[in-house]
Amino acid sequence: MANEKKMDCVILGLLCHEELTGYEIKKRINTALKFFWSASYGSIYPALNDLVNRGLATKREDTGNKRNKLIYTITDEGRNYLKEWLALPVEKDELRYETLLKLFFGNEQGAEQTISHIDVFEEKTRKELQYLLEAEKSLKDCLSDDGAHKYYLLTVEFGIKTYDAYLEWCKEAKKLLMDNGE
Amino acid sequence: MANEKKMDCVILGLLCHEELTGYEIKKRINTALKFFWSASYGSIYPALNDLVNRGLATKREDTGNKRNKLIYTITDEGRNYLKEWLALPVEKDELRYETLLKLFFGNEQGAEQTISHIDVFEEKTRKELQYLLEAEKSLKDCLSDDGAHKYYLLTVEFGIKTYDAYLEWCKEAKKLLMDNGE
DNA sequence: CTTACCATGTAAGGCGTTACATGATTCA
DNA sequence: TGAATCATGTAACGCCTTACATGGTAAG
Repeated sequence: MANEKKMDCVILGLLCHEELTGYEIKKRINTALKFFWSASYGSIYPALNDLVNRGLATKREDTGNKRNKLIYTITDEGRNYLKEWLALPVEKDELRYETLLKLFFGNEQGAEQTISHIDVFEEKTRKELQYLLEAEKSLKDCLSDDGAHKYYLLTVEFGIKTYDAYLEWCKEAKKLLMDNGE
Repeated sequence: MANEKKMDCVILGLLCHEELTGYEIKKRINTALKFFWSASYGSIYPALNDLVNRGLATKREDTGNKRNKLIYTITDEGRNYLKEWLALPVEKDELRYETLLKLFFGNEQGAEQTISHIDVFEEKTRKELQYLLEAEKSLKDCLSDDGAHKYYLLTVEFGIKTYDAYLEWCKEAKKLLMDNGE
C-alpha cells in the first residue's frame, strides 16, 4: 500500500457509491469531478480491467439491456483498498494554469492581449460557476437522501468559493491593466 | 506553430526577462511560479538543449565564475516564438486536486478523517498565503522598476484571492462536518 | 436516414517525474 | 570536515491523452 494510482482510487470511489459502466464513470468524472479532476477512456477502460484482475472490482454483462454494457461492482477488497488510500495523507495537489503563465509573461505581449486572455478565462469561469450553483441547489434539496451528498456539496462549495474569487480577481486585474494602459 | 510544449514556453518566458542557467530556471519556477506551475530538472535540461538546437536560445559557458555554469540567452527567434504562443488562446488549465478527491469520497471515511485532511490543506494554504503576501509587498515596492513586475503582481494577487477563498471554505467546511457529526 | 449519443476498447506517442550519477563550492 | 547548496545531466519508467477502430440505438 504505497503507490496508489489515482485513477484506481477515483474509479473505486465512484463504484463505492453505485455500480457503473466505464462509460458512466467517464460521465461522472466529466460532470461531478469536472472542475478538479479529469480522465479519458484511454485510462479508464484499462484501469477497470486491472481492478478486476486485482480482485478490487468485478465485471458482469448487462443482460437486461440491448446494449453491450459491462457493469462494474466494487468488492470488499476494493472497499478496503479505497479506505486505506483515503486514510493516507494527501500527496499533492497539482495545478497547471496556462492562463496564469500567459499572464505572468504579459509584459511581452502588452495589456490588450493580456486582457483578452482574462476575458476568456472570466467567461469560462462564469459558465462553470453557473453550473456549480445549479448543482449546489439540487444537492441541498436532497441532502438527507444520502450521506454522500454532504461531501459532494462540500466540493461544490469549494468550487463556488474559488470561482467567485476568480471573478473578483478578473475584475480587478482588468482594471489595473486598463488604468496603466492610459 | 501548432503544438508548443509548455515547458519551452515557460523557459523562453523566463529567459525573455534575463539570462539564466538551468539551475536558476528551476529556482524561478519553484518560487515565482510555484503555486500554479512546476517542473523538474529532468525536463528542464533536455528542453534547454532542445531550444538551442532549434535556434530559440543560445548557450555559453560562464568564464568569470569558478563553477561550471551554462548560461542561456533567448534569441530573436525565441522572442518571436514566445510572442506567437502568447497570442494564441489558452488551451487548457489543468488541475488535479487530490484533496478534493478525498473530500468527495468523504462518506467512505467519515467526518473526522475528512476534517484532518482539511486541516492539512488549511495549514499548507496558510503558509503559502504568507509567502504570497510577502511577495506582494516587495513587488509593490518596486513596481516602477520594471514593466514586468505589474504582471508578476497580477499573478500574486490571483494566488492571494484564491487562497483567501480556500481558507474561508476550510472554516465553513469543518463547521458543517462538525455540526453533522454530533 | 442521419445525427447524436451509448458503449468498449487499443496503440502510439508525448510529456514528465523519480532516481541515479557526478562533482564543485561555501559556510559553520 | 561535513552539510547545504550550486550545478548539470541521463535513463528508466509511469501515466495519460490522442487518435483510431468498431458498432449499436434513439430520436428527429
